[in-house]
Amino acid sequence: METAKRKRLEAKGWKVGDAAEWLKLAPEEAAYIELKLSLCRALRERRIRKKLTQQDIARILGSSQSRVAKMEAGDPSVTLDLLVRSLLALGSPKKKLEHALLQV
Amino acid sequence: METAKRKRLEAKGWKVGDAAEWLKLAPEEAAYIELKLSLCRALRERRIRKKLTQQDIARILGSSQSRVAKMEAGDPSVTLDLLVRSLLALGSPKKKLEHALLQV
DNA sequence: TGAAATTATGTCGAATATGATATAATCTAA
DNA sequence: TTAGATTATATCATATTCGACATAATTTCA
Repeated sequence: METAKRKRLEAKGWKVGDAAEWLKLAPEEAAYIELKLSLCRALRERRIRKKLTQQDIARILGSSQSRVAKMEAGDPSVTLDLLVRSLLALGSPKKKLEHALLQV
Repeated sequence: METAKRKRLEAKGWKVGDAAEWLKLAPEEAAYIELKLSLCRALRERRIRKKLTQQDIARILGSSQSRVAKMEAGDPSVTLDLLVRSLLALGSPKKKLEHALLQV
C-alpha cells in the first residue's frame, strides 16, 4: 500500500497493518469498508432528500448531531449496526437499503 | 407484548422497554433482529457446508469457539459488523451475503 | 451404553462504540 | 462581506462488545 494512502487512513482512525497483513486482509476488509460507506451514503442521501439537518436526524434517532456527522462521514467508530438501525428508523425503503448492500 | 415472550427475550439479553417504547421501536428493531438472524443462519450454513467445526471457524477468524457459537445462536452480544466480517472472511459468495442481507 | 468430540452458556478484563459536549470549519443568504 | 445556520472534528465518561476461558450440555459413533 502506498504510504500516502495509509497515512490518510490512519489519520482517520482506520487500523492499517503491515504490508503482509494488508495483503491478507485486503479483500474482505475492503468489502466491509465499502459496505459501510454505501450505507453512509444512503443515510446522507435520505436526509438530504427529506431536507432535514443532522440535528433533526439526531433527534429522531435519539443521538447527537456529531454522531450523525460521523455516520455520514464513514467514521471508523460507526458500526454497521448503528447504520442499519438508523436507516431502518428513518424508514429507509427496502430498495434503498438493497441498493447500498448490493455494492458489497 | 406478551409477558412470556418478553421474559424469553430478556433472559437472552435482549433489551425490552416498556409498552410504549416497544410499540414505537418494534418495527425497526424487529427488522434489525431479523437481519442479524439471517446472517447468523448464513454463517452456520456456510460452516456446515464446508464440514468445519466451530473451533475451525474460530481459528480462521482469530476468535474463539464460544464466540462462533454465539454468532450462530444470534446472541445479542454479536454485532452485524462481526457477522459481516466473518462471512467475508469465510469467503462468503457475494450472492449468499446479498441474499441474507436483503431479508430486511 | 459411554467416552470423545462438538456445541452451548456464563463470566471477565480489555478493547471499542456510544451519546454528549465543546468548538472549529464550512456553507447560505442578505 | 458577514452573521447565522449547518456540518465537521476532538474529546470524554459510560456502555457495549470482544476474545478468552471454564464448564455444562449435547451430539457422535464405536
